[in-house]
Amino acid sequence: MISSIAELISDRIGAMPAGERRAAQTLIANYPLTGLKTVAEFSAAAGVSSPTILRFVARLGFQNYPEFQSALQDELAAQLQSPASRTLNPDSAGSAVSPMLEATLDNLRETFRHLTDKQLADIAARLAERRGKTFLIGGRFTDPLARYMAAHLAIIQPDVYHLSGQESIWRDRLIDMGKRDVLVIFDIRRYQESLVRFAEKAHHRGVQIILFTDQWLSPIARFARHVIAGRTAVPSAWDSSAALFVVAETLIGAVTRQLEAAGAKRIRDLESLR
Amino acid sequence: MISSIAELISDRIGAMPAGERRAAQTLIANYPLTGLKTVAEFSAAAGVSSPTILRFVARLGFQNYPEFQSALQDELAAQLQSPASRTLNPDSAGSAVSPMLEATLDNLRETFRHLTDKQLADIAARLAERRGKTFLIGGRFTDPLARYMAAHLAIIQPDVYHLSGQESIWRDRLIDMGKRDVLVIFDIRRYQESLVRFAEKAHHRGVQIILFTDQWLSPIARFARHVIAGRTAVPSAWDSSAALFVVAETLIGAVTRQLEAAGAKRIRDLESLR
DNA sequence: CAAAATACGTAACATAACATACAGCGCTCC
DNA sequence: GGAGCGCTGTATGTTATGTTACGTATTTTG
Repeated sequence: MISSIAELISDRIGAMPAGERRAAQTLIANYPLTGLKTVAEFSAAAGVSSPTILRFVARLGFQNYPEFQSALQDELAAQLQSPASRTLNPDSAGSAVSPMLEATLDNLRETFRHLTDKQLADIAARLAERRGKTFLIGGRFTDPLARYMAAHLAIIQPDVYHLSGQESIWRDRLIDMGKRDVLVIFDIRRYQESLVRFAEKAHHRGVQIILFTDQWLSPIARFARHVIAGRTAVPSAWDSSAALFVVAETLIGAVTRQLEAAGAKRIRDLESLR
Repeated sequence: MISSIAELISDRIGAMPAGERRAAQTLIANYPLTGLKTVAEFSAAAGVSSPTILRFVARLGFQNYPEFQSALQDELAAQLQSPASRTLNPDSAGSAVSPMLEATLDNLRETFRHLTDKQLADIAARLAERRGKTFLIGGRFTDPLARYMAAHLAIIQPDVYHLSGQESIWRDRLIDMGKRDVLVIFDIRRYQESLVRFAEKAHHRGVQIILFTDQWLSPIARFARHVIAGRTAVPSAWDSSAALFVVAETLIGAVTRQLEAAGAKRIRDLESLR
């Protein structure tokens, strides 16, 4: 059963030629606004010709373009009148994606509920004060999060390093680390032995550790100065890192704000290097 | 200070002649839909003549009717993109982290609202059918997402490769790619020239491209078989990849489910390798 | 009460929007 | 490798939309 035009499109998008598919994707990308504009504007936005738009509309079963627009408007009217339906596809209850998304949203809310502003502010302050270097590392599945955070932090301040490659490589870099430095570690179940060893050694050298982990806390928490515990449970065989990802982004944002003055200059300098 | 056209109208409705006032009331009554229709329909709905509508629009300060409609559309676009989510976490008002988190939650909801089950199922099916190889690559900030997805996919199926290192390196790997293969690309603003070139070449070799991008669509959309447009706007200097991250996780989940039978054996084999 | 000014609608016009015919191109399937 | 089919864009035609001019009705003011 198809109720909205958006569904209709994604139902038939598979059976469309390339040009019409581009039209469909452009429309879905910011639905339904593109469809309310003129054919010429629509075609320009999609990068195809006007007839392709009209053929696309015809394929959806509309007699002509105005009829298509009227349908979009009717849909919009219904949506605007019942604000409750704006939250999510109301009919997507019981759908396949819904449980995953719902679980993730719950995880986010729960994670941030246990996270005070002060905690985040403290950590951000620690990351922003540039007395020493910042190292980041993660486990098998969480290392991409470390990379992501490193990529952003490296833009607004110097001396940010992601530890990659084999264990022996980053173990050797311990020699560069001291009590002025910060080590950000991502570690969720199953906790990695190698990371625990690394954290312990770094801790003994006086490095301040900021740990991103799950709600059961990696053993590294024992050595960490700051611990962020994210919810990871989703209806799936593996754990979700989405909550930790969002916390990481939030921290990046906070650090950016704190370094705004210094950071702005740095970003300008970076731009001029291209 | 007047921000919306609705305010503008109620501000000046007192100084309007009878006919224009009827036009104003009709528009406000089901705002902004009537204003998106044609002058003739608007005038019929208000029970006045077309020129009255045009005079009404002119009195609001617009040069002509299309300009007025564009303004309404822009307003609508802004509204649709950031659904007022204040209602959700009522107790977190005034908190420092709140704006970031709220924006992220909005982005998630909006992203999935434009994403149907069928789309996701199609993409998951394509990723799960193992006719060829799967390659993943991302841009400056999104490459970690590609790595994350690669790490998970590689567990449940063979022939999953993340393309890392310098451009010349992955460019050379094009030689291994053919029409049975899938290329997953992450690219958000600012879109990377090198990725576009790479995508184009891969496309010409017949590789099926799955693109993760933002709502403004990377130019790669032109070559992509499937496009996932995530919302990236957050109150910050940079863009958020959280929505794309969650979509990636959702896809991983869907692929896992589809490969459950084959995957379970593979996971057992992996375990025994440790 | 009269006269002027303002507002409103009818009708004709110009413009730009949608629709269609056609030709070139690429693709697939023999 | 060749023939056929299907998709796409250019160019042209046609519709209908927005716009303007003008005459009539209505209200306001002296």
